Amino acid sequence: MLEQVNPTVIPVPFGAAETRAPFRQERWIAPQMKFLPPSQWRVAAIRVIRGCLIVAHELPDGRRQILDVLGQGRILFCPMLALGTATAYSLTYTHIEKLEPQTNHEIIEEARQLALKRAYAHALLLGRKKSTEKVATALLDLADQFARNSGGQMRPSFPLYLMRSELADWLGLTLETVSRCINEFKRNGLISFERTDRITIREREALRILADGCMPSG
Amino acid sequence: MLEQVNPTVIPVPFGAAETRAPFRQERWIAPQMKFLPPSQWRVAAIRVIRGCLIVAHELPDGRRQILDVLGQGRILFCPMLALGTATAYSLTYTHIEKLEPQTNHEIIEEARQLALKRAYAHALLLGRKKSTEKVATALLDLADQFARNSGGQMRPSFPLYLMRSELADWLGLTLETVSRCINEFKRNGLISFERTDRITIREREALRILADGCMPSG
DNA sequence: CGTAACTTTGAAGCGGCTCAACGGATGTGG
DNA sequence: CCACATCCGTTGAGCCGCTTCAAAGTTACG
Repeated sequence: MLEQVNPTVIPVPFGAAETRAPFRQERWIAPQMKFLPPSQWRVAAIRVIRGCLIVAHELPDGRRQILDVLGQGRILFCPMLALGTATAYSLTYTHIEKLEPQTNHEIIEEARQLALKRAYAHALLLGRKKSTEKVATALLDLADQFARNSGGQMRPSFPLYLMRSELADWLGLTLETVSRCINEFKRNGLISFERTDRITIREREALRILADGCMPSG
Repeated sequence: MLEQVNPTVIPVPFGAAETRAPFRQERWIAPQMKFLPPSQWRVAAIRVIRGCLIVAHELPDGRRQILDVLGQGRILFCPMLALGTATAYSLTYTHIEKLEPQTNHEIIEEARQLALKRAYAHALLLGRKKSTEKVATALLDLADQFARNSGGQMRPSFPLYLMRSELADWLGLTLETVSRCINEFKRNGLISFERTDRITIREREALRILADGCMPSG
Protein backbone atom coordinates (compact mmCIF):
# COMPACT_ATOMS: atom_id res chain seq x y z
CA MET A 1 0.00 0.00 0.00
CA LEU A 2 2.84 2.39 0.69
CA GLU A 3 6.15 3.13 -0.85
CA GLN A 4 9.03 5.20 0.35
CA VAL A 5 10.14 7.99 -1.94
CA ASN A 6 13.11 9.14 0.07
CA PRO A 7 15.14 10.93 -1.09
CA THR A 8 14.16 11.37 -4.72
CA VAL A 9 11.90 9.41 -6.96
CA ILE A 10 9.88 6.57 -7.42
CA PRO A 11 10.06 3.35 -9.22
CA VAL A 12 6.94 1.43 -8.21
CA PRO A 13 7.91 -1.81 -6.47
CA PHE A 14 4.55 -3.54 -6.42
CA GLY A 15 6.20 -6.56 -4.86
CA ALA A 16 7.14 -4.72 -1.69
CA ALA A 17 6.11 -6.41 1.52
CA GLU A 18 3.97 -3.41 2.48
CA THR A 19 1.82 -3.92 -0.54
CA ARG A 20 0.58 -7.35 0.38
CA ALA A 21 0.33 -6.77 4.11
CA PRO A 22 -3.23 -7.08 5.41
CA PHE A 23 -4.64 -3.62 6.03
CA ARG A 24 -5.36 -3.04 9.67
CA GLN A 25 -7.99 -0.59 10.86
CA GLU A 26 -5.37 1.91 12.00
CA ARG A 27 -1.70 2.43 11.39
CA TRP A 28 1.13 4.90 11.44
CA ILE A 29 3.04 5.80 8.32
CA ALA A 30 6.38 7.53 8.02
CA PRO A 31 7.06 10.80 6.17
CA GLN A 32 7.62 10.69 2.42
CA MET A 33 5.60 7.55 1.83
CA LYS A 34 3.65 7.28 -1.39
CA PHE A 35 0.26 5.56 -1.52
CA LEU A 36 0.04 2.85 -4.14
CA PRO A 37 -3.01 2.58 -6.42
CA PRO A 38 -6.03 0.91 -4.83
CA SER A 39 -6.05 -2.07 -7.14
CA GLN A 40 -3.35 -3.37 -4.80
CA TRP A 41 -5.34 -3.01 -1.58
CA ARG A 42 -9.09 -2.79 -1.51
CA VAL A 43 -9.96 0.21 0.63
CA ALA A 44 -12.28 2.95 -0.51
CA ALA A 45 -11.29 5.70 1.90
CA ILE A 46 -8.73 6.57 4.55
CA ARG A 47 -9.16 9.09 7.32
CA VAL A 48 -6.30 11.13 8.74
CA ILE A 49 -6.31 10.84 12.53
CA ARG A 50 -3.14 12.86 12.97
CA GLY A 51 -0.50 14.22 10.61
CA CYS A 52 -0.61 15.41 7.03
CA LEU A 53 -1.19 13.95 3.58
CA ILE A 54 -1.10 15.66 0.21
CA VAL A 55 -2.85 14.70 -3.02
CA ALA A 56 -1.00 15.63 -6.20
CA HIS A 57 -1.12 15.24 -9.95
CA GLU A 58 1.85 15.44 -12.31
CA LEU A 59 2.39 16.20 -15.96
CA PRO A 60 4.80 13.86 -17.74
CA ASP A 61 7.38 16.65 -18.02
CA GLY A 62 7.60 17.06 -14.24
CA ARG A 63 5.24 19.94 -13.61
CA ARG A 64 3.24 19.15 -10.51
CA GLN A 65 -0.02 20.40 -9.06
CA ILE A 66 -0.83 19.64 -5.45
CA LEU A 67 -4.60 19.25 -5.32
CA ASP A 68 -5.32 19.16 -1.62
CA VAL A 69 -3.65 19.06 1.77
CA LEU A 70 -5.30 16.75 4.28
CA GLY A 71 -5.02 17.28 8.02
CA GLN A 72 -6.81 15.78 11.00
CA GLY A 73 -10.22 14.36 10.14
CA ARG A 74 -9.86 14.78 6.37
CA ILE A 75 -10.51 11.80 4.13
CA LEU A 76 -8.48 10.45 1.22
CA PHE A 77 -10.51 8.81 -1.57
CA CYS A 78 -8.54 5.87 -2.79
CA PRO A 79 -10.28 5.55 -6.18
CA MET A 80 -8.70 8.92 -7.07
CA LEU A 81 -5.29 7.25 -6.89
CA ALA A 82 -6.09 4.98 -9.82
CA LEU A 83 -5.29 5.60 -13.47
CA GLY A 84 -2.70 8.28 -12.87
CA THR A 85 -5.51 10.58 -11.75
CA ALA A 86 -3.63 11.51 -8.60
CA THR A 87 -1.03 10.33 -6.11
CA ALA A 88 -0.94 10.80 -2.34
CA TYR A 89 2.03 11.30 -0.02
CA SER A 90 2.60 11.68 3.68
CA LEU A 91 4.51 14.79 4.72
CA THR A 92 5.13 13.77 8.33
CA TYR A 93 4.49 10.81 10.61
CA THR A 94 0.82 10.28 10.01
CA HIS A 95 -1.77 8.22 11.84
CA ILE A 96 -4.51 6.94 9.54
CA GLU A 97 -7.52 4.66 9.73
CA LYS A 98 -9.34 2.67 7.13
CA LEU A 99 -13.00 3.51 6.52
CA GLU A 100 -15.25 0.67 5.42
CA PRO A 101 -17.69 1.95 2.80
CA GLN A 102 -20.52 -0.10 4.24
CA THR A 103 -20.36 1.24 7.77
CA ASN A 104 -19.14 4.79 7.05
CA HIS A 105 -21.18 5.56 4.01
CA GLU A 106 -22.60 8.79 5.32
CA ILE A 107 -19.20 10.09 6.41
CA ILE A 108 -17.57 9.26 3.09
CA GLU A 109 -20.40 10.96 1.22
CA GLU A 110 -20.00 14.12 3.24
CA ALA A 111 -16.24 14.07 2.78
CA ARG A 112 -16.63 13.79 -0.97
CA GLN A 113 -18.90 16.82 -0.93
CA LEU A 114 -16.31 18.72 1.09
CA ALA A 115 -13.53 17.65 -1.29
CA LEU A 116 -15.49 18.98 -4.25
CA LYS A 117 -16.24 22.24 -2.47
CA ARG A 118 -12.56 22.67 -1.63
CA ALA A 119 -11.57 21.83 -5.19
CA TYR A 120 -13.90 24.56 -6.45
CA ALA A 121 -12.53 27.10 -3.99
CA HIS A 122 -9.03 26.15 -5.03
CA ALA A 123 -9.88 26.55 -8.70
CA LEU A 124 -10.88 30.14 -7.97
CA LEU A 125 -7.56 30.61 -6.21
CA LEU A 126 -5.53 29.10 -9.04
CA GLY A 127 -7.35 30.85 -11.83
CA ARG A 128 -8.09 34.27 -10.49
CA LYS A 129 -6.11 35.21 -7.39
CA LYS A 130 -2.85 37.15 -7.22
CA SER A 131 0.21 35.66 -5.56
CA THR A 132 -0.25 37.42 -2.23
CA GLU A 133 -3.91 36.42 -2.13
CA LYS A 134 -2.95 32.84 -2.85
CA VAL A 135 -0.37 32.65 -0.09
CA ALA A 136 -2.64 34.36 2.43
CA THR A 137 -5.44 31.93 1.58
CA ALA A 138 -3.11 28.98 1.96
CA LEU A 139 -1.79 30.08 5.35
CA LEU A 140 -5.31 30.56 6.69
CA ASP A 141 -6.38 27.17 5.37
CA LEU A 142 -3.38 25.46 6.93
CA ALA A 143 -3.98 27.29 10.20
CA ASP A 144 -7.56 26.02 10.23
CA GLN A 145 -6.40 22.48 9.63
CA PHE A 146 -3.30 22.29 11.78
CA ALA A 147 -3.57 24.92 14.52
CA ARG A 148 -6.36 23.31 16.50
CA ASN A 149 -5.12 21.87 19.76
CA SER A 150 -6.64 18.97 21.64
CA GLY A 151 -9.36 21.13 23.16
CA GLY A 152 -10.51 22.27 19.73
CA GLN A 153 -9.73 25.94 20.18
CA MET A 154 -7.49 27.77 17.75
CA ARG A 155 -3.85 28.43 18.49
CA PRO A 156 -2.09 31.20 16.61
CA SER A 157 0.77 28.96 15.50
CA PHE A 158 0.88 25.73 13.54
CA PRO A 159 3.38 23.30 12.01
CA LEU A 160 3.98 23.91 8.32
CA TYR A 161 4.38 20.44 6.90
CA LEU A 162 4.86 21.76 3.37
CA MET A 163 8.18 23.05 2.07
CA ARG A 164 8.24 26.22 -0.01
CA SER A 165 8.32 24.15 -3.19
CA GLU A 166 5.25 22.21 -2.09
CA LEU A 167 3.36 25.37 -1.24
CA ALA A 168 4.33 26.61 -4.70
CA ASP A 169 3.00 23.48 -6.39
CA TRP A 170 -0.20 23.79 -4.40
CA LEU A 171 -0.72 27.45 -5.31
CA GLY A 172 0.45 27.47 -8.91
CA LEU A 173 3.49 29.62 -8.15
CA THR A 174 7.25 29.16 -7.92
CA LEU A 175 8.97 28.56 -4.62
CA GLU A 176 10.72 31.92 -4.92
CA THR A 177 7.43 33.77 -5.20
CA VAL A 178 6.05 31.90 -2.20
CA SER A 179 9.13 32.77 -0.19
CA ARG A 180 8.86 36.43 -1.15
CA CYS A 181 5.18 36.59 -0.14
CA ILE A 182 5.73 34.83 3.17
CA ASN A 183 8.61 37.11 4.08
CA GLU A 184 6.66 40.17 3.03
CA PHE A 185 3.86 39.08 5.38
CA LYS A 186 6.49 38.64 8.09
CA ARG A 187 7.94 42.10 7.49
CA ASN A 188 4.44 43.57 7.66
CA GLY A 189 3.70 41.80 10.93
CA LEU A 190 0.86 39.67 9.58
CA ILE A 191 2.68 36.48 10.53
CA SER A 192 5.86 35.58 12.36
CA PHE A 193 8.21 32.61 12.42
CA GLU A 194 11.68 31.65 13.51
CA ARG A 195 11.99 28.16 12.10
CA THR A 196 10.72 27.96 8.52
CA ASP A 197 8.43 25.04 9.36
CA ARG A 198 6.26 26.71 11.99
CA ILE A 199 4.14 29.78 11.33
CA THR A 200 2.36 32.05 13.77
CA ILE A 201 -0.66 33.99 12.57
CA ARG A 202 -0.45 37.52 13.98
CA GLU A 203 -3.20 39.39 12.15
CA ARG A 204 -5.85 36.91 11.15
CA GLU A 205 -8.39 39.46 9.98
CA ALA A 206 -5.89 41.35 7.86
CA LEU A 207 -4.82 38.07 6.27
CA ARG A 208 -8.47 37.19 5.65
CA ILE A 209 -9.01 40.48 3.83
CA LEU A 210 -5.88 39.90 1.78
CA ALA A 211 -6.95 36.32 1.00
CA ASP A 212 -10.39 37.37 -0.23
CA GLY A 213 -8.86 40.06 -2.42
CA CYS A 214 -10.94 42.89 -1.04
CA MET A 215 -12.74 44.26 1.99
CA PRO A 216 -15.77 42.18 3.03
CA SER A 217 -17.92 45.32 2.81
CA GLY A 218 -17.04 46.06 -0.82
CA MET B 1 -35.72 27.92 -9.32
CA LEU B 2 -34.51 29.99 -12.23
CA GLU B 3 -33.84 33.59 -12.87
CA GLN B 4 -33.13 35.44 -16.05
CA VAL B 5 -29.89 37.37 -16.17
CA ASN B 6 -30.30 38.86 -19.60
CA PRO B 7 -28.69 41.11 -20.53
CA THR B 8 -26.49 42.06 -17.60
CA VAL B 9 -26.76 41.32 -13.92
CA ILE B 10 -28.67 39.95 -11.33
CA PRO B 11 -30.67 41.10 -8.44
CA VAL B 12 -32.22 37.96 -6.96
CA PRO B 13 -36.02 38.13 -7.15
CA PHE B 14 -36.90 35.19 -4.95
CA GLY B 15 -40.55 35.99 -5.43
CA ALA B 16 -40.49 35.29 -9.17
CA ALA B 17 -43.15 32.93 -10.42
CA GLU B 18 -40.50 30.47 -11.58
CA THR B 19 -39.28 30.07 -8.06
CA ARG B 20 -42.48 28.69 -6.65
CA ALA B 21 -43.49 26.63 -9.65
CA PRO B 22 -43.68 22.91 -8.87
CA PHE B 23 -40.61 21.17 -10.24
CA ARG B 24 -41.55 18.73 -12.95
CA GLN B 25 -39.39 15.76 -13.81
CA GLU B 26 -38.23 17.38 -17.02
CA ARG B 27 -38.23 20.88 -18.40
CA TRP B 28 -36.66 23.24 -20.87
CA ILE B 29 -34.89 26.36 -19.74
CA ALA B 30 -33.91 29.37 -21.80
CA PRO B 31 -30.37 30.70 -22.26
CA GLN B 32 -28.94 33.01 -19.59
CA MET B 33 -31.02 31.65 -16.77
CA LYS B 34 -29.46 31.50 -13.33
CA PHE B 35 -30.23 28.66 -10.94
CA LEU B 36 -31.40 29.83 -7.56
CA PRO B 37 -30.05 28.26 -4.35
CA PRO B 38 -31.61 24.92 -3.43
CA SER B 39 -33.25 26.17 -0.27
CA GLN B 40 -35.91 27.48 -2.65
CA TRP B 41 -36.65 24.16 -4.37
CA ARG B 42 -35.75 20.82 -2.88
CA VAL B 43 -33.88 18.90 -5.56
CA ALA B 44 -30.51 17.28 -4.98
CA ALA B 45 -29.32 16.89 -8.55
CA ILE B 46 -30.20 17.83 -12.11
CA ARG B 47 -29.12 16.02 -15.22
CA VAL B 48 -28.55 17.77 -18.54
CA ILE B 49 -30.44 15.96 -21.28
CA ARG B 50 -29.49 18.43 -23.96
CA GLY B 51 -27.81 21.84 -23.98
CA CYS B 52 -25.16 23.40 -21.78
CA LEU B 53 -24.82 24.61 -18.19
CA ILE B 54 -21.87 26.25 -16.48
CA VAL B 55 -20.95 26.30 -12.81
CA ALA B 56 -19.11 29.40 -11.66
CA HIS B 57 -17.80 31.12 -8.57
CA GLU B 58 -17.19 34.83 -8.17
CA LEU B 59 -15.03 37.04 -6.00
CA PRO B 60 -16.81 40.10 -4.56
CA ASP B 61 -14.74 42.40 -6.81
CA GLY B 62 -16.08 40.74 -9.97
CA ARG B 63 -13.35 38.28 -10.83
CA ARG B 64 -15.00 35.06 -11.93
CA GLN B 65 -13.87 31.46 -12.19
CA ILE B 66 -15.95 29.05 -14.23
CA LEU B 67 -15.60 25.70 -12.47
CA ASP B 68 -17.15 23.29 -14.94
CA VAL B 69 -19.05 23.12 -18.19
CA LEU B 70 -21.85 20.57 -18.28
CA GLY B 71 -23.07 18.98 -21.50
CA GLN B 72 -25.34 16.05 -22.26
CA GLY B 73 -25.52 13.54 -19.44
CA ARG B 74 -23.59 15.62 -16.94
CA ILE B 75 -25.08 16.27 -13.51
CA LEU B 76 -25.39 19.49 -11.52
CA PHE B 77 -25.21 19.12 -7.73
CA CYS B 78 -27.65 21.54 -6.27
CA PRO B 79 -26.10 21.66 -2.78
CA MET B 80 -23.08 23.34 -4.39
CA LEU B 81 -25.30 26.30 -5.24
CA ALA B 82 -25.85 27.10 -1.57
CA LEU B 83 -23.86 29.51 0.57
CA GLY B 84 -22.28 31.39 -2.28
CA THR B 85 -20.20 28.32 -3.04
CA ALA B 86 -21.14 28.42 -6.69
CA THR B 87 -23.77 29.55 -9.16
CA ALA B 88 -25.03 27.81 -12.29
CA TYR B 89 -26.22 29.27 -15.60
CA SER B 90 -27.62 27.97 -18.84
CA LEU B 91 -25.73 29.02 -21.96
CA THR B 92 -28.32 27.87 -24.48
CA TYR B 93 -31.78 26.35 -24.53
CA THR B 94 -31.25 23.43 -22.21
CA HIS B 95 -33.34 20.37 -21.49
CA ILE B 96 -32.90 19.13 -17.92
CA GLU B 97 -34.39 16.49 -15.67
CA LYS B 98 -34.64 16.21 -11.93
CA LEU B 99 -32.90 13.27 -10.27
CA GLU B 100 -34.47 11.92 -7.10
CA PRO B 101 -31.70 11.00 -4.66
CA GLN B 102 -33.56 7.89 -3.51
CA THR B 103 -33.94 6.28 -6.92
CA ASN B 104 -30.79 7.60 -8.60
CA HIS B 105 -28.36 7.24 -5.76
CA GLU B 106 -25.82 5.21 -7.70
CA ILE B 107 -25.84 7.63 -10.63
CA ILE B 108 -25.44 10.69 -8.43
CA GLU B 109 -22.57 9.06 -6.58
CA GLU B 110 -20.75 8.30 -9.81
CA ALA B 111 -21.33 11.81 -11.08
CA ARG B 112 -19.89 13.27 -7.92
CA GLN B 113 -16.80 11.14 -8.41
CA LEU B 114 -16.53 12.38 -11.99
CA ALA B 115 -16.97 15.98 -10.89
CA LEU B 116 -14.11 15.64 -8.41
CA LYS B 117 -11.90 14.00 -10.99
CA ARG B 118 -12.62 16.81 -13.46
CA ALA B 119 -12.01 19.41 -10.77
CA TYR B 120 -8.59 17.88 -10.10
CA ALA B 121 -7.71 17.79 -13.79
CA HIS B 122 -8.80 21.40 -14.08
CA ALA B 123 -6.66 22.40 -11.11
CA LEU B 124 -3.64 21.03 -12.95
CA LEU B 125 -4.67 23.07 -15.96
CA LEU B 126 -5.16 26.28 -13.98
CA GLY B 127 -2.04 25.96 -11.90
CA ARG B 128 0.53 24.53 -14.25
CA LYS B 129 -0.42 24.74 -17.92
CA LYS B 130 0.55 27.45 -20.41
CA SER B 131 -2.09 29.39 -22.29
CA THR B 132 -1.90 27.30 -25.49
CA GLU B 133 -2.10 24.09 -23.47
CA LYS B 134 -5.10 25.43 -21.61
CA VAL B 135 -7.00 26.35 -24.75
CA ALA B 136 -6.14 23.09 -26.50
CA THR B 137 -7.33 21.14 -23.45
CA ALA B 138 -10.56 23.12 -23.34
CA LEU B 139 -11.35 22.61 -27.02
CA LEU B 140 -10.82 18.86 -26.74
CA ASP B 141 -12.98 18.67 -23.64
CA LEU B 142 -15.77 20.63 -25.31
CA ALA B 143 -15.48 18.47 -28.41
CA ASP B 144 -15.88 15.37 -26.25
CA GLN B 145 -18.96 16.81 -24.61
CA PHE B 146 -20.69 18.51 -27.51
CA ALA B 147 -19.54 16.84 -30.73
CA ARG B 148 -21.27 13.53 -30.24
CA ASN B 149 -24.18 13.12 -32.59
CA SER B 150 -27.25 11.01 -31.97
CA GLY B 151 -25.49 7.80 -32.92
CA GLY B 152 -22.74 8.42 -30.37
CA GLN B 153 -19.89 8.70 -32.84
CA MET B 154 -17.66 11.74 -32.86
CA ARG B 155 -18.13 14.54 -35.33
CA PRO B 156 -15.23 16.88 -35.98
CA SER B 157 -17.27 20.01 -35.33
CA PHE B 158 -19.28 21.17 -32.34
CA PRO B 159 -21.24 24.19 -31.09
CA LEU B 160 -19.21 26.47 -28.84
CA TYR B 161 -21.72 27.64 -26.28
CA LEU B 162 -19.12 29.69 -24.43
CA MET B 163 -18.08 33.17 -25.50
CA ARG B 164 -14.39 34.10 -25.48
CA SER B 165 -14.84 35.79 -22.11
CA GLU B 166 -16.40 32.65 -20.67
CA LEU B 167 -13.62 30.47 -22.01
CA ALA B 168 -11.21 32.93 -20.40
CA ASP B 169 -12.96 32.72 -17.03
CA TRP B 170 -12.90 28.93 -17.29
CA LEU B 171 -9.20 28.77 -18.11
CA GLY B 172 -7.85 31.53 -15.91
CA LEU B 173 -6.90 33.75 -18.85
CA THR B 174 -8.15 36.94 -20.48
CA LEU B 175 -10.49 36.87 -23.43
CA GLU B 176 -7.76 38.42 -25.61
CA THR B 177 -5.35 35.60 -24.83
CA VAL B 178 -8.03 33.02 -25.59
CA SER B 179 -8.78 34.71 -28.90
CA ARG B 180 -5.10 34.80 -29.82
CA CYS B 181 -4.65 31.10 -29.05
CA ILE B 182 -7.75 30.04 -30.95
CA ASN B 183 -6.73 32.05 -34.00
CA GLU B 184 -3.19 30.72 -33.82
CA PHE B 185 -4.62 27.19 -33.86
CA LYS B 186 -6.73 28.19 -36.84
CA ARG B 187 -3.73 29.62 -38.71
CA ASN B 188 -1.80 26.41 -37.98
CA GLY B 189 -4.63 24.25 -39.31
CA LEU B 190 -5.33 22.51 -36.00
CA ILE B 191 -8.90 23.77 -36.00
CA SER B 192 -11.14 25.71 -38.35
CA PHE B 193 -14.24 27.85 -38.00
CA GLU B 194 -16.26 30.41 -39.88
CA ARG B 195 -18.73 31.46 -37.23
CA THR B 196 -17.09 32.11 -33.88
CA ASP B 197 -19.54 29.82 -32.11
CA ARG B 198 -18.83 26.58 -33.96
CA ILE B 199 -15.42 24.93 -34.02
CA THR B 200 -14.14 22.11 -36.18
CA ILE B 201 -11.31 19.97 -34.87
CA ARG B 202 -8.88 19.33 -37.74
CA GLU B 203 -5.90 17.73 -36.04
CA ARG B 204 -7.09 15.99 -32.93
CA GLU B 205 -3.83 14.23 -32.17
CA ALA B 206 -1.75 17.36 -32.54
CA LEU B 207 -4.14 19.18 -30.24
CA ARG B 208 -3.90 16.33 -27.75
CA ILE B 209 -0.12 16.59 -27.70
CA LEU B 210 -0.37 20.35 -27.23
CA ALA B 211 -2.93 19.92 -24.46
CA ASP B 212 -0.78 17.48 -22.51
CA GLY B 213 2.22 19.76 -22.80
CA CYS B 214 4.55 17.20 -24.30
CA MET B 215 4.80 14.13 -26.48
CA PRO B 216 3.15 11.05 -24.96
CA SER B 217 6.44 9.18 -25.35
CA GLY B 218 8.53 11.68 -23.37
C1' DC C 1 -28.38 52.21 -41.95
C1' DG C 2 -27.13 52.41 -37.04
C1' DT C 3 -26.41 50.53 -32.76
C1' DA C 4 -24.88 47.03 -29.56
C1' DA C 5 -22.40 42.98 -28.44
C1' DC C 6 -18.68 40.23 -29.38
C1' DT C 7 -14.19 39.25 -31.58
C1' DT C 8 -9.77 40.26 -33.41
C1' DT C 9 -5.43 42.54 -33.51
C1' DG C 10 -1.68 45.59 -32.04
C1' DA C 11 1.33 47.90 -28.61
C1' DA C 12 2.96 48.65 -24.12
C1' DG C 13 3.48 47.33 -19.29
C1' DC C 14 3.99 44.34 -15.40
C1' DG C 15 3.63 40.33 -12.23
C1' DG C 16 5.57 36.34 -11.61
C1' DC C 17 9.27 33.32 -13.61
C1' DT C 18 14.12 32.16 -14.51
C1' DC C 19 18.65 32.25 -13.37
C1' DA C 20 22.08 32.94 -10.07
C1' DA C 21 24.37 33.65 -5.73
C1' DC C 22 24.40 33.39 -0.92
C1' DG C 23 23.08 31.86 3.86
C1' DG C 24 21.65 28.84 7.49
C1' DA C 25 20.80 24.27 9.27
C1' DT C 26 21.89 19.53 9.49
C1' DG C 27 24.69 15.53 8.84
C1' DT C 28 29.06 13.03 8.00
C1' DG C 29 33.75 11.70 8.09
C1' DG C 30 38.49 12.56 9.18
C1' DC D 1 36.28 19.55 16.71
C1' DC D 2 36.35 21.23 12.21
C1' DA D 3 35.98 20.73 7.00
C1' DC D 4 32.82 19.69 3.78
C1' DA D 5 28.55 18.44 1.44
C1' DT D 6 23.69 18.70 1.00
C1' DC D 7 19.30 20.58 1.32
C1' DC D 8 16.29 24.21 1.89
C1' DG D 9 15.29 29.06 2.14
C1' DT D 10 16.19 33.87 0.91
C1' DT D 11 17.28 37.61 -2.05
C1' DG D 12 18.49 40.13 -6.32
C1' DA D 13 18.48 41.10 -11.42
C1' DG D 14 16.67 40.50 -15.82
C1' DC D 15 13.31 38.61 -18.75
C1' DC D 16 9.03 36.88 -20.75
C1' DG D 17 4.16 35.47 -21.16
C1' DC D 18 0.23 37.15 -20.24
C1' DT D 19 -2.53 41.25 -19.14
C1' DT D 20 -3.98 45.84 -19.98
C1' DC D 21 -5.33 49.32 -22.88
C1' DA D 22 -6.85 50.83 -27.25
C1' DA D 23 -8.88 50.60 -31.75
C1' DA D 24 -10.86 48.47 -35.59
C1' DG D 25 -13.53 44.52 -37.57
C1' DT D 26 -17.63 41.47 -37.60
C1' DT D 27 -22.27 39.90 -36.81
C1' DA D 28 -27.01 40.35 -35.38
C1' DC D 29 -30.95 42.97 -35.15
C1' DG D 30 -34.23 46.81 -35.20
